[in-house]
Amino acid sequence: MNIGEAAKASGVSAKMIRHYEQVGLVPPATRTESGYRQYSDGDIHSLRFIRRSRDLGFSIREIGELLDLWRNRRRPSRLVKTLAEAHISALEAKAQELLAMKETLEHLVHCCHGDDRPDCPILDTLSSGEAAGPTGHPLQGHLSPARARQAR
Amino acid sequence: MNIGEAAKASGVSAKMIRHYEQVGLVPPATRTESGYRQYSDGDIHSLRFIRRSRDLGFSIREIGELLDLWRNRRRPSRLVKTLAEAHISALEAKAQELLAMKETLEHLVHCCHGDDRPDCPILDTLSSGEAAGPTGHPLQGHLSPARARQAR
DNA sequence: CTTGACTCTCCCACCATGGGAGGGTTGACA
DNA sequence: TGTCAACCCTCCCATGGTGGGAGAGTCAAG
Repeated sequence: MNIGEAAKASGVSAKMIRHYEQVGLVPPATRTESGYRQYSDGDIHSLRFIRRSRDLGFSIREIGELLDLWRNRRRPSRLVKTLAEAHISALEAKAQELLAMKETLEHLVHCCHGDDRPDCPILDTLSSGEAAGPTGHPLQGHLSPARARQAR
Repeated sequence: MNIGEAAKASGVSAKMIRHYEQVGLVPPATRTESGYRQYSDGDIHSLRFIRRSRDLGFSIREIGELLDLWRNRRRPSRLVKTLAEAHISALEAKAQELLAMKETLEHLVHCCHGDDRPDCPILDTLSSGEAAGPTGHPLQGHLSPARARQAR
């Protein structure tokens, strides 16, 4: 199977298949005499595994670990579970971070007339950084954790 | 004020201040004879505005628009509100995407013993892509929207 | 006048993905 | 057999936001 067919069959673009090979996520494909990469059904299987893992938000590095575990028939499932749980925590943290931003912004939007007048509490808050209002939405409080993660 | 002091005062790193200047988010700073950038209180104010906007997840491009609106005293607040609402939608969508991944993964983790035995429904699902179980967590269903967004 | 702290510009790295240029290969059809 | 489209190859660049660091110049305090 050429790389284009492998791409269609696995759902991973040809570009990315080459990339995964380059970074060592998959072993170098065998080549025809003219240099074309050839893929077996087993290779397609691995690529699908990768795609599904990416779909769940795992990083390339994590997928490498998952692939190692997958290929090792004697792995303890504990290791897989631990990896998955760590990823769940990361997803949760990131989602909460986004929702915190959203909440802060929703509060600001709620306070903004949104008409032809220029007064705008949204801009005022971004400008001054004071508490967003009497309802307990100080901008600083919401933002610090966000920055801490973004600066990671 | 030199760039280091401006960084401390605004909460934006010197690196990023230079970067923002380079991409046109802030106008080129005035320079001393020896080429050092100089910042006024007004500049610091702008940088703080930028930092707070970043904290709320706005992109550089969006912050450019916010800055234009901020500097234009005759802007209709409607424009600001629209921008903010669009961003809220984006935050919400991204958060839901992450939470969908998390839910799928939680289901898989729930099914995994997590002991020394090698059987692992997590790997099995990543490998086969079949429905994750009888509780209505087909992997495909959860993943398609995720990929759609990631491929953006 | 030295020395340490600062600044300057450039380049590189991350992560995952896509675009495209420039050139070779394959296979179908006339 | 010639041609042509559709494929494949490698290599470079871009995205977005941020950091690291090298090599060189500047400033201020002692």
